[in-house]
Amino acid sequence: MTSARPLRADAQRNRARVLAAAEKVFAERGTAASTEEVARAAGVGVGTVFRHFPSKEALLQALVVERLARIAVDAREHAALPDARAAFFDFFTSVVRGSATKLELADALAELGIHPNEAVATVAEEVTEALSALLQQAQRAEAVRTDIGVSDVIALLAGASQARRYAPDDRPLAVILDGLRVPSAQ
Amino acid sequence: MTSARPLRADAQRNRARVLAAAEKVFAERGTAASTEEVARAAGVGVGTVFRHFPSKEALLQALVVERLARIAVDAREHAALPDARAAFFDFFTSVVRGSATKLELADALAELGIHPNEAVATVAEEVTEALSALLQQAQRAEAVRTDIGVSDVIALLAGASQARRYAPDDRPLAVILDGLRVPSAQ
Amino acid sequence: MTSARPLRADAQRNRARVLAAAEKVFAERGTAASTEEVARAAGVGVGTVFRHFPSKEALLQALVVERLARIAVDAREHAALPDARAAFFDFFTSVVRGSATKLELADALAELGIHPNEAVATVAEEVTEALSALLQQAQRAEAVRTDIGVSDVIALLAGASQARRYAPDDRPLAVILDGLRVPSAQ
Amino acid sequence: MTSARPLRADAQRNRARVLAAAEKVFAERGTAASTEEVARAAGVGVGTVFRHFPSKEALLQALVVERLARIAVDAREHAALPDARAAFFDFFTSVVRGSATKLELADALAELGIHPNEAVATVAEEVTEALSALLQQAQRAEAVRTDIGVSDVIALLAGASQARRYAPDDRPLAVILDGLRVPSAQ
DNA sequence: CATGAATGAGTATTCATTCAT
DNA sequence: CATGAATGAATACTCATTCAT
Repeated sequence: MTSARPLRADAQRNRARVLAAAEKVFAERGTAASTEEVARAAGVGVGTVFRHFPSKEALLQALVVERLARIAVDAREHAALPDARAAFFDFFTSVVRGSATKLELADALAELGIHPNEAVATVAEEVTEALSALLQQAQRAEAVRTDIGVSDVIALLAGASQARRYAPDDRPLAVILDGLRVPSAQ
Repeated sequence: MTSARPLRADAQRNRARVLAAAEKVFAERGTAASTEEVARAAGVGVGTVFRHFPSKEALLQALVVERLARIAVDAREHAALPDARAAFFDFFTSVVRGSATKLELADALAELGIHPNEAVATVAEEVTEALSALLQQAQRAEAVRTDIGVSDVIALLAGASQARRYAPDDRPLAVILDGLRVPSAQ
Repeated sequence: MTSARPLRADAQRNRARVLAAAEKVFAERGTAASTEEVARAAGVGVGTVFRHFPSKEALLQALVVERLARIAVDAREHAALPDARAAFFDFFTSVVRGSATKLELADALAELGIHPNEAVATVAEEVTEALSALLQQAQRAEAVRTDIGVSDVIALLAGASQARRYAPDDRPLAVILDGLRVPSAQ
Repeated sequence: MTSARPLRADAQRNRARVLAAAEKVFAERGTAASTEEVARAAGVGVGTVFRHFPSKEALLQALVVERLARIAVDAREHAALPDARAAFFDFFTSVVRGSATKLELADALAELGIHPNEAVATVAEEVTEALSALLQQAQRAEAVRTDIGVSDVIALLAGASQARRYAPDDRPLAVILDGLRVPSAQ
């Protein structure tokens, strides 16, 4: 996921620990938290963090990539389900619910349009593709209104995740899901 | 000899210039932008910024208060309109559209539940009250679904504003507005 | 005391108020206290402080001059007393006791050797002269040991004042006074 | 993974260099001298100063602790000498003479009663104890007057050190030492 | 490879001093 | 003359990044 070296087992483990620690620390104290703090949370020295991620920005991007990659997988899995309607809405719900505890999806998605980093661009495309399939199936099944596209769904995913910060229950999400349905298909 | 003097005319003007510059700078470069930069944009020295706002946090809060105050006024004005349905949806739309150019509403609204600052708490209450009236009127007019409350509307305002960052057109907003309507009242 | 202008009555009063406030503020919070604070304590604007004393250093020096001037007067008055022994020891005691509440004499005297300011140099000379008379009389009266000079007395005044900061009673002072007496003249 | 590691050799050396540089700089230009200047004098970056001493105050305290620790050692060593009289007076003299070149003892001793810092409190106690032994031995040997206690000796040490700033010879010291002797024991 | 000490540019904040009101 | 707002240099402290151990 970085380049081509196989990476020794312990190095691989350290990379994962740093990533996990970073997610936790940045989620709890914001992305302004220091690299030192991430290192401490991971139980390694700062040097190790910088060995795996050449800069703080790279670390942040790796986090985004990881998140998006999971979303892409999730989208693909849902796209393979028989019920297109349920597939779409379940996917949407799971992404929004999942974003609550982690580094805000909003921030993660924000990177999409801001930093044209190769790795990020790649997963972004994967997400877009998988989501596109999912959306089109649902639209074809007349489960989702046809006047919106993938970018709108992404925007709404970000919006719904953000809404969750203010009202951590499912009502705002329900409103958005209802707005997405085909009018007649109540 | 201190307290709440009316503030000299030029001081008043500088305060406003700083506030405007801060809004612009923080919106463009994020709240991590330096105070120095805000001062430069306002055409004053750093000292002046700190004379008006004793800390960067105070400046940020002043910005939030200003934004929320405008929203409260907007809500009150709309609540006075005869058509309760249009009043609610126009208000929602205007807030979301207005937040695009300014410091993200999301960040502003975020303060609502986070910083127990007196001034912020006061406007927050004003917003809540005005919005409550607006919402209830719309619900009584059967224009807005009745299973949501003020806090949900606030969350959705934040969400819709956030969505706008990813898709700057009106489609995500339209989806949310549709989700808010009374199902049968399409 | 500045140059030659007679200074209007209210200006004169302001000058005195600033000086008094400065003494209090600097004594309580150290000479690092801000000019703003001095102005506030004096009930005037900063501008007024700077009108009377062109710089913070000038204000500090004026304070020293005032202090030393009082000491010089005190010395002269004591030198005029009939009992040379009592005159010297009473003077020493009064200076040391008096320094406790005010801006440390030590700091005031410190300026003596550091900033060759004309006004300071003048009073310093006055102090030296008056003290010289007082000392010589006491030495002639065999009340004070003859192996010390004026500069030693000044040093001991500073030392005794400093000692008072650690043990605010009269014992350290008594020790020093005893050390100053003519051995046989216990 | 943190706490009391022995500190790498070079780190240890840097810590000492910073401490030495700070002593010199603060003695020469006052404690208002900037940390930047201390760093420059030590030949390290500012960051290094702050890595070893988290704040300027901590640096100052470390200096005081160091100074007091040396005094405590000195006191203990003298207390072990056979001639109680010489022990006391030699100690007093050596402390006062030693304080001249270094950061004023007065400032160091000032910390004794002012900052409730644990490290400082600890050495302060050590100094007090060692000094107490030294003083009592001298008093039992009828070399020092019995109407004074440890706190008076500390005050006089501070006073004598301060006096040295005005008259850098030994006369003020001699006066104080004479004042400390048992009257009949001239 | 991992560690954490060193670096120094960058940031918020203070304060003496000036000057328009 | 008095006022206090404006100024900007100065300072303590932080943090991403580098590199000797």
